Amino acid sequence: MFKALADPSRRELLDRLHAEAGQTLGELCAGLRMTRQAVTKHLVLLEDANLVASVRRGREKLHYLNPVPIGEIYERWIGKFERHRLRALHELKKGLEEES
Amino acid sequence: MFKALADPSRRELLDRLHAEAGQTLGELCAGLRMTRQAVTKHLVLLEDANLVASVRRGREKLHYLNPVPIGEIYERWIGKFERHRLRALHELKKGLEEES
DNA sequence: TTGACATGCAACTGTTCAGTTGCCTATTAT
DNA sequence: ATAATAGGCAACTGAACAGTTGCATGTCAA
Repeated sequence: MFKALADPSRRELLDRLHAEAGQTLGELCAGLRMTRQAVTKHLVLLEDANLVASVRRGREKLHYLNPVPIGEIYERWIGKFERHRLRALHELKKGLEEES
Repeated sequence: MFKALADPSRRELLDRLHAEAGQTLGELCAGLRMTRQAVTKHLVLLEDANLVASVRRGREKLHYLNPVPIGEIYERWIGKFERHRLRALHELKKGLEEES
């Protein structure tokens, strides 16, 4: 999941799917300086990470952004860290003062 | 930043720093089946990604979790996607119905 | 000062991974 | 039926990267 988000190409695919849902593979390829097969591989990773859902319609494959797991980042990391945000910054400041 | 979060070892380091701030390199190494140098490399990446701040105190180096950039994920991705969450799910459902 | 401790730097290795090329399958339209 | 379209599969290449080993630097304590 984090690995899936690590690649710029995949983030761009997510952005494109966010801009317009239900795009086919060919549509997603248009404008990208990448082979269709490369895009396919990225989409496979994104689907494995549950970030994208796909539906076959005839010979086409429609792709949809799944916002749920991204929301889970918030639950797992942000909430967790934000809770201690001020405290951590305070500790950092204190550490810097001890240094000088 | 996303790349920095992509590695499990680095996420564990973040968890450890979250559990206890201001740990030295040696403390962070304890219990990890990894060389000290490997941990150093991870910490360099985390610092480059601005996820960790470090302070030298004598011969030791203290490490602190920086929660700010993780908060920015929320601003950039979660908010962006959550805003359209229900809509995207609706689109997905509609696509599935067209399929059947 | 000298030894022990905490960290930094550099070269090397094996693996993972992004992207390509080439070919195959399935569906639509004429 | 057949040609064009949309996508899938597999092998290969090159680069990035995680982790290692070996040595060097700097700092504390006796």
